[in-house]
Amino acid sequence: MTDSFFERVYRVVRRIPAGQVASYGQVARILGAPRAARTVGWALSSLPEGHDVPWHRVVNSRGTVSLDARGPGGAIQHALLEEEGVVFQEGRIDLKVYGWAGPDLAEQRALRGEDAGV
DNA sequence: ATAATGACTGGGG
DNA sequence: ACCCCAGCCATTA
Repeated sequence: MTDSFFERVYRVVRRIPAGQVASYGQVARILGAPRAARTVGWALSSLPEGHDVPWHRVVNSRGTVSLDARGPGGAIQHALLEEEGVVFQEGRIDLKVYGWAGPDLAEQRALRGEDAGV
């Protein structure tokens, strides 16, 4: 299906502005599935080639990179975020400062795939 | 349909 | 504040 849960995850992540971050749980929550944080992470691990999803803007609830920080993935994510102006302190991001506020209500409905009652 | 997987999360020690 | 444990969920084999 072209509108799988994964697709919806990508749609939400694409809304995260540069310089800000969201947690896996937050994305899941926006999609109406507050307990599907792990699935969100899995969706990002399954990103197809040539995508335009800013996956690096998604971190865990502690404000740290979930990918092995010493591995290539973690280093890349860390670098991409800093390029956008996100500051790391002791290896973690202050979500109060860089945390994405999230889409407004109307947009949330759209992201969940609900119609505005056409 | 059952079982296993994975870039999570919150609570307890 | 940090580490560990058990629960949760969509997708795949």
